[in-house]
Amino acid sequence: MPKVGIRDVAKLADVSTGTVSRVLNDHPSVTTELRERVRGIIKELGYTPDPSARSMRSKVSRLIGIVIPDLTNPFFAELVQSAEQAAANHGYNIIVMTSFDHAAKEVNRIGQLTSRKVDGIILVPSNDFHTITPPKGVPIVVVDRLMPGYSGIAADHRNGARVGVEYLLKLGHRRIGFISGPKQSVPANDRLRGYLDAMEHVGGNQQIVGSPLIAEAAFDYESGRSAGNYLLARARNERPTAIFTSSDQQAIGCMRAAHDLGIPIPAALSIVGFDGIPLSSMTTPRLTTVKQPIQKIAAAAVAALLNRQPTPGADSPVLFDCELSEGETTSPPQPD
Amino acid sequence: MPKVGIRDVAKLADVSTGTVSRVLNDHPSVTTELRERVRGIIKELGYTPDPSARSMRSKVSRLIGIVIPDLTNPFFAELVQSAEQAAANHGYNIIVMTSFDHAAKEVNRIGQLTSRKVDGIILVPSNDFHTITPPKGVPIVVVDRLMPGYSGIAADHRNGARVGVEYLLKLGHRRIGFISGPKQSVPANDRLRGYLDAMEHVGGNQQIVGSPLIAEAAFDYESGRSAGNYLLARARNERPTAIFTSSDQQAIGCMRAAHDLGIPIPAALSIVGFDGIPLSSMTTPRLTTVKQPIQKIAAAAVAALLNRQPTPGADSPVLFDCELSEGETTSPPQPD
DNA sequence: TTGTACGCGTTATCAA
DNA sequence: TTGATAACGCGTACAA
Repeated sequence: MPKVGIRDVAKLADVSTGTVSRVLNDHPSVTTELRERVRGIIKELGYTPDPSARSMRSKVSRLIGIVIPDLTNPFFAELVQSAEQAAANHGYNIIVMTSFDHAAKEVNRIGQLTSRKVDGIILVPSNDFHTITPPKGVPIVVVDRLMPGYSGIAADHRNGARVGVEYLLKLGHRRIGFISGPKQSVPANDRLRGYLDAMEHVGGNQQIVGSPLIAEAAFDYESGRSAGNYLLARARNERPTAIFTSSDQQAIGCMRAAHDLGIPIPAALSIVGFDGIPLSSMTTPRLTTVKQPIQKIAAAAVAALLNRQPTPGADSPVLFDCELSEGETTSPPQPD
Repeated sequence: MPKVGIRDVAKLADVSTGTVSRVLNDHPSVTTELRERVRGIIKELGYTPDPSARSMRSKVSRLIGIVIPDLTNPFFAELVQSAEQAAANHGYNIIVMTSFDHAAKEVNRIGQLTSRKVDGIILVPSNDFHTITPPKGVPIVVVDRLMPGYSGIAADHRNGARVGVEYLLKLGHRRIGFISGPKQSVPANDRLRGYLDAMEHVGGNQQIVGSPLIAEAAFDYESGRSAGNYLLARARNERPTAIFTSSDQQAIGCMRAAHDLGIPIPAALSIVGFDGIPLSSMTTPRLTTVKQPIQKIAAAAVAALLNRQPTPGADSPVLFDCELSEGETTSPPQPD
């Protein structure tokens, strides 16, 4: 059985291939009646246009590439899933690639995507992103970890952190510890600034900066745990009554540290996470966290690529508000 | 600047386009010397072949589609990531799609992939898979949830469950509870059978089947929690001293149930999970679990698609062994 | 509004 | 081993 092509449709409908093509692409200059008939034949024959041939002529692949550091990270997984949804709504599909936070691999992936002539690339850059050479013809939008010179879309990490810390302040906490992300990370620094914003507003930051209320760590569970140990292993009236972390995984690690030290949560220690991954609602007790609007971010990224706006946010990234999700790891502080 | 095509390379190298094409595709019948020269020109001009044109002629897209129920599920996320790695090793890329366990959406996704002329499809079928019509020209390999009539690749769930339960038996447990997966799920039933295999071997199964040692549940956290409550809410000498669950998420939910009932783990209750997702090493205490060889499964799926073996496992699926990962949620039982 | 014919960039066939 | 050239399947000026 030879594959059915546009010619077969044309022949059976007794029209030219041009007309069939115009029907396919919803070109206005086709009689409604004729259009219907051709559509009928198309369905009857089960004809689907060959995407390669199509793409070759139209220079459009209806493919979007997305490069992330690690799909095992629930935040990125949800990002990819949301992007896939958004893309599908526009007839686009997604090619995923993992960079493992390795700059060389990342460059390689972007190169692959470029030569595949995808219509756009969504990139969550690796932490040592500076080595990246921007691809020539393909529009690229950077997500989450903003890079100067590219249009960027992300959550408003700074403001989100501020909101989270202010929530703790409102509960009555004053000695609020902070577990930061790695200092090369752009969003990590934004969150740190948000924490400082909120703390300065209350008490002046001279006791804060460089003080043992701040611990630097990677975003993962284990780092959160050891950072938590560092912050909590002191006399009760010196250790923080609350800790704001830079990721949910850190928060969970920190919960374990507290648990191991015999510090009850939230009675003697409040903890707030960041991200709002599904895992955050699976802990005991359920984690209070600052939730990123992942779906909005993904949808905006896809939209930016498809609209091909003239680099709208090359210097002014688009930020989306985070939202506080109240769990069971926060309560007013106990008196010392 | 007009894009550089194969003709430009040919002209500059003073050869025919045919030769350039042969160099590109590593066709053996080209002088080593000539091959080198052409390669030089290619690099000099920064030429990359147009994948659309290429695919149109060769009927090969170097694209593999993967359809999974839910990328938020860490197991599937790791599966996709592993598949991407394996595919990349062969010069292939991955298009991901989510079916949300919805048969209609699944059919639609498969249709999209088929008309995109991907070279193969990796499918984790939705639970009501029976409505699927097999695509015509595209080879498809079913993973994890095996379907009769398709070549399938999966972990040996039955044997894995048996190994997990035997581990508990060896520790001395006898009243071993089981939280199953949904009964429409193929792997869930396999795990149940593995559990029964091990239990029958020890004590005969008449007290087991249909007894309150088995609880049916979905694979998620919340279901695991309520199933755990069901199994544990009885007198100490009647409730199980160990519970084998069908997923890590169930196990974690079950841990919470035990915690809420004041049952210490592993002192008064041992728990074993299934899957070996990253999350399993992040709990307190760290979960003992039966780990699926996800990378092997993914690599095998990709290989099966690329080798286009003559439907090797249409009736005999390829199974990979699971491995017990010992954590801190298991210990010998306390006397009643 | 519809049909005709050419070209997109590559690979495969066949002849040299 | 290499070169010339015909497809591949579709979109689109241009003509009718």
